[in-house]
Amino acid sequence: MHELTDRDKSILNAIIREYVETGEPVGSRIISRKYLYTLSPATIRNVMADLEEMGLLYQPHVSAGRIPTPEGFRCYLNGIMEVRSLPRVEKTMITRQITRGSGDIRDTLRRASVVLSQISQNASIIILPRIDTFFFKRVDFVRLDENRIMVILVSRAGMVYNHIVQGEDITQHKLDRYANYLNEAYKDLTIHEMRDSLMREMSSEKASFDTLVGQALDLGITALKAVEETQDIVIQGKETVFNKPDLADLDRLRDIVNAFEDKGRIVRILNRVLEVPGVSVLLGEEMEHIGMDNFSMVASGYSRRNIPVGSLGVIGPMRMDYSRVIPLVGYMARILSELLEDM
Amino acid sequence: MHELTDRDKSILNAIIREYVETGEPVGSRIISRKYLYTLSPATIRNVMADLEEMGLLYQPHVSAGRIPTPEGFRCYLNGIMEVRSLPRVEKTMITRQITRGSGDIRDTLRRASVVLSQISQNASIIILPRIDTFFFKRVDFVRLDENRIMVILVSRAGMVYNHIVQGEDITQHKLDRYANYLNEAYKDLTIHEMRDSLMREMSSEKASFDTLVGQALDLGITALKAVEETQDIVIQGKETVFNKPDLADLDRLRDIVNAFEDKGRIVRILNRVLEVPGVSVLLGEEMEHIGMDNFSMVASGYSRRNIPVGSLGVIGPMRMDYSRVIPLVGYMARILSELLEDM
DNA sequence: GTTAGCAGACAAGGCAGTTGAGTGCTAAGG
DNA sequence: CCTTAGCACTCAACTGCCTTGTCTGCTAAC
Repeated sequence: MHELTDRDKSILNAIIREYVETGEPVGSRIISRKYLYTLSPATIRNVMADLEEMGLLYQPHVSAGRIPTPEGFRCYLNGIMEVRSLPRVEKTMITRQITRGSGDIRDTLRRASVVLSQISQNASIIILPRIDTFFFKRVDFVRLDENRIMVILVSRAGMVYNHIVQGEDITQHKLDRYANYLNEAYKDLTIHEMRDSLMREMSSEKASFDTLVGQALDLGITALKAVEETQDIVIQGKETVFNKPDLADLDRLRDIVNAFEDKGRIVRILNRVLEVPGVSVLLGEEMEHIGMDNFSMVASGYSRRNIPVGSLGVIGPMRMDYSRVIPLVGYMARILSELLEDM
Repeated sequence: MHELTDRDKSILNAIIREYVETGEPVGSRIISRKYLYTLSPATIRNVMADLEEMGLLYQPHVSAGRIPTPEGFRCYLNGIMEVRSLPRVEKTMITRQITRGSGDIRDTLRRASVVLSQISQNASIIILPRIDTFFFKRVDFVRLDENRIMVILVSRAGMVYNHIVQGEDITQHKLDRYANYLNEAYKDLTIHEMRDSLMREMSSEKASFDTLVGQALDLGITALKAVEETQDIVIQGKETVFNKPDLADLDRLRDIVNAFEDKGRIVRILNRVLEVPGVSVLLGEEMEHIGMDNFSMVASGYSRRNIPVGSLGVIGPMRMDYSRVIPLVGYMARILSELLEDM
């Protein structure tokens, strides 16, 4: 397979731009008239035939125009597309929405998700940081009844996690002392570090399980184990996607609705993005996996102190205006990372 | 308009049962053959014409069978339908699922919702009790930074509510003392009562705003105000509805998807059910309100110690098997009420 | 009051013809 | 050698027409 010539590229570019706008198969004439009037339709047809052979375009049927394949989009993304910078209006819109409100981090991220969806006109997804990536602020144990203890964990950023532990009966007074001990002893660690530290100390302290410290450690470990499994996710603006003309087919609409319901899959795919620096675009097979053929996702991890803690993305039909959405997602990831920096 | 004769009723009954089963307009012949073979189709046609005149049936077009109108269903529900009792299997299924798990009430209600949806083969909705209907167990104040204090409220049943309050800088030590005071002073009240009590005491204590008690009261009131606005809702099994053949029309499917997204409306309509004793069935205009024409909702409030605290329901196409779903919803409401009794 | 029979309505499905958009190929022109 | 005009061909989508099957309303007879 040859490299693409400049002319090939400009034609592919035009086709994709037209397709993104209309959603219809695009023919040679329109390209000639609307984009590249120095070239005749016939010439463009020849190039199109080449591009099709390379697998970048396809025809839904022989007498129709061409539609870019996932490979076509991929190729467009890798070099042809020119990324616009994010308009000032949108930047201010983002910062305003994010800095509003009470400072509850779940709330902030929910608002971020709303903005992301509004600007991109697609659905947006944010995976919240797992609480164990945050700094430990405080733990509380509350005795609910003879065999249930509630553990409440607060991070410095104001994220709360609570969990009920089944166990033996311990008086509230003792529980308070355990909590006090942990609160003093594990200041300024992340919750993850705290857990490691607890484990270490536990094994060295093993003999003295009956001491206050030993029991506090035990309860702390039980509580933190449960933390690891929870993963919170926010999806906003599904309806913008459902209402797009792309889903004019009943079964496809059903598929997409169902795919959104099954959050686990989306989380899994977003988690893979976490480690990749910068903005990733997932399309083609990667999306078919989760039952969303012809859809794509623009996603990025965000981090605190350069450690990735969560990810966010925009999901919509493959014909998305990537030149707008990519910088949007990138900017949002940066802003959130900055926001988390000092938490 | 006359009363319905027994024969009218049995014909309406047959039409509704047939329609619930097939979803298609039902003609006179089928009724004659399958349900009431002592009557000829012609006779049934005559009765059907009468029922149509009364507004209980309608024809989608002149040469089609009849479909029950919302009024037809209403009429069926008020006297014709015979409510079956809930099969033993389903009862045990419900209790097993509900008594499983950690005892976290949110979790329990989520599982209840899943069961409700599975058995009814429709979407289910549960509005969680507002936390202020629960018994106060404990409050905690955590100083996050100079101007943010986190309030954590725990109910005796193990429901947690947290909220960030913006305010002046108070040391953690003082906050602990405030919390201790409140925890001691307001034992064994519901959170709602606690709030009233705080207010009363506040106005009598007005002068001494600088005292520990005064400040504790102030913080408590601020925190409890925010509680009032939150309303938690769980929806499960939307996909069972989306996949029903009733939604063979693209626009209708879109409408329903959108209606589910807009939870506020559903909450509002469910809240109206709260005060009504027993199981209510909403159909017709009440559902059109929330963009769900041709759908209906079987709902019931549930209570603790005879005070209604939340509601639950099943949403699906109007052609629902009410004789199964109504006892199901009723049973579930009773079980949840019992469960809450001792919390 | 009930029923048989008949005419009329109409959605749904199959079929043929038309239209229009778009292609591939070929041969001529720069 | 690249580009382009022209032409034949393909095919989806639309249209109108016809047939079929179902169901009704009406009327006259039982």
